[in-house]
Amino acid sequence: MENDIPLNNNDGQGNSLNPGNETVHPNWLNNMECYQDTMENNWPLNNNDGQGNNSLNPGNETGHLNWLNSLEEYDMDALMGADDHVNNDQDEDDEEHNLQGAESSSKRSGKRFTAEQILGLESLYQRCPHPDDSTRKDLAARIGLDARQIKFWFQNRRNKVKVKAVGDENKGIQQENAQLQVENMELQQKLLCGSCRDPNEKWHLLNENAKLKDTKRRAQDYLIKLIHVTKVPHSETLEHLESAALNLVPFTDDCSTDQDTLVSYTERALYEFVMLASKGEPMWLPATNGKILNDLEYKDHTFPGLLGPCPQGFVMEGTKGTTLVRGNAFDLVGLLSDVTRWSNMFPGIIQGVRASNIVSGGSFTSLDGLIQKMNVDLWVQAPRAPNRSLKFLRFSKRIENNQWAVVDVSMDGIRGIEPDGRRIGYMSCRLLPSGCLLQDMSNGLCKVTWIVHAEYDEASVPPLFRQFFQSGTALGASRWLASLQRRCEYMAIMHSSHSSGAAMSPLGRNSVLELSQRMMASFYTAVSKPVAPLDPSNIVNEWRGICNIGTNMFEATVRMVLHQMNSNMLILQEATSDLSCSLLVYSLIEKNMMRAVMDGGDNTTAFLLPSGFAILPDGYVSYAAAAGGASSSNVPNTSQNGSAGSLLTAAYQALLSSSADHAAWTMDDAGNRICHAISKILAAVGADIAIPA
DNA sequence: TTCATTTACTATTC
DNA sequence: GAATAGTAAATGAA
Repeated sequence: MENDIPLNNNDGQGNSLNPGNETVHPNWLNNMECYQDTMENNWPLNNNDGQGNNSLNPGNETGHLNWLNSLEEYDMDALMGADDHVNNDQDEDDEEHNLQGAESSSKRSGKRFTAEQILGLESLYQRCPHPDDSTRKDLAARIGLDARQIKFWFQNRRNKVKVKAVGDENKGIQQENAQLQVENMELQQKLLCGSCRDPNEKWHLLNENAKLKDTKRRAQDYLIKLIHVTKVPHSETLEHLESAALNLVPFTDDCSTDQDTLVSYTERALYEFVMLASKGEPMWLPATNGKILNDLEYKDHTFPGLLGPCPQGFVMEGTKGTTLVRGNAFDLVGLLSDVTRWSNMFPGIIQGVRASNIVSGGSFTSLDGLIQKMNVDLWVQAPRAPNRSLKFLRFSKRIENNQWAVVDVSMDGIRGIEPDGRRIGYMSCRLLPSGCLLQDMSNGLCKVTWIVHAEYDEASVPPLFRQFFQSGTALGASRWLASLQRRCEYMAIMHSSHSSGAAMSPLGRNSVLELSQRMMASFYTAVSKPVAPLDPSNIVNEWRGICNIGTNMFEATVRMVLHQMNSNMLILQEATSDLSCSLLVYSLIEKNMMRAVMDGGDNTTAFLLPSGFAILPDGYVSYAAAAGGASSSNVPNTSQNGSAGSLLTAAYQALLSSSADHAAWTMDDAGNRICHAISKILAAVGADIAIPA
């Protein structure tokens, strides 16, 4: 027993529980509780009688008696004797407050029970918290206490258990309460973020909600139409599908659309655009010039899409690129929203703006939320490549403090064909949500993410140029970005106060730059306007050749040089090259005129007749690059010989003499010069020639 | 009689 | 030695 119950334990303060001590240390009481299980296992009162009868069955009166009998077996008399001995000193000190005396009249004894007494009380309590009167009397007699004391002790003991249970319960409730308070605070913070702190987040959620509702509606409509299609004769199926696609297009040509529908439509376009801009692989697959849209992945995410399914015979072109340019997002949005400045910004891409008007004004200096209707033609520097005619809505929107989006989306789908019929050399095209995302950086630069996502009639594109367009090389994101970057550098130079050299003032430098811009614009017109199919008998108004040569593009460079021809004439030359296009353009100019321009004089009177070369990648990729990319329906193909090539356009312009003979000679001479130049280029790169029929 | 509460007192901690 | 915790006993309501 001494080994199992800490009766002899010393508490470290001299209060050991040996019979020499008169009181029970509270810590010892705690230890008593801790050792309760030990007591139950080792205290012989708890013993089973070996016949399946627990002698201490709770609530069993006989059990109590058995327990008392067992207690007797453990020499309680000896214990009491020892206890008497324990209390001897106390008794001597204060006889009238003798705790053990059954006749104590004092309300308070001031004494505590001995360890043995508490042991007996505790053991009985474990088995029977509510002993009857006789049991209490028996126990009282055994351990030398009054029956009334036993009653009080049990009363206090039960209360103690209850208080402890209540305390434990309170602790649990308090913990739960603390946890709920933490959760509550977190929820409140989230609520604040959504409703008060960040209005953009609220706008995003509302927009997403509207988009999801609309997607559901459109999907249901489309499914109904598909079900209907399956019920009509086969000959009508294609017509029905086209009709269904047309019906999904939100606007008619007259654009008589109410403002709410217009805003809702452009916001859905913005949502799709932002979604595409924020996605990486597998939505966008790596390509030589940025990223190419994974058609399958796109359809998985957006089916049936804002404009409905891709019309039959149309192919999809989707490209994305990112670059850093000088300037800030707000200024760039201003440039992109101003039709004149925008078209001047991309002279190599924009042939012209046929019509534009604001259909919904914006706020925040009229840019945020501005919606414009645009009707434009795009071109590439290859006369036999078809130009692109587009009608679309341009939506400018501030997304965050330092982030803007300018989104273009066709408003009339495949009805972009001119009312007077399809123009020669122009492709039918519709623009899915495209445009650019502009984000201010901390270093004075602006991060621009550009997306071009279009569907066009493949039949309107000659086979030689199909990969050129579908890869995005012709009018994809990389071309827009390269032009934007060049234009931003150009504007930075124009606004710089530094002189480019000792011989030229900033005023003169800017005047020369403007002159060069005019020359380039003239060259673009010369080499980019679509022409009728090549007619050998007509080759005298046309000194153009298209060659497929093997070469690689260079990093973007822009330079202009002046060559002295003779005492009266100079050659103004601009060479520019980036991943999307390389140009070498030159023009004769009178020496005196050039000097006047360099001195800051008027450049608009200078006569320019530029000639030069335009070299564009053909859109194919080499075997090595193709093998590295993931599979997709619109990943660039390799060319027949397995290597990437370029499209070369050479243009030569000269004034003809009024003399017919001399004019013929001039043409022959020019033709020879062109052919000679092309031959030398082909020889230099060891390329095969493929002149289109 | 029990339970909840209070009172008086002791032991421990700082 | 004051503050605090624990214990034995008392009180009053149910």
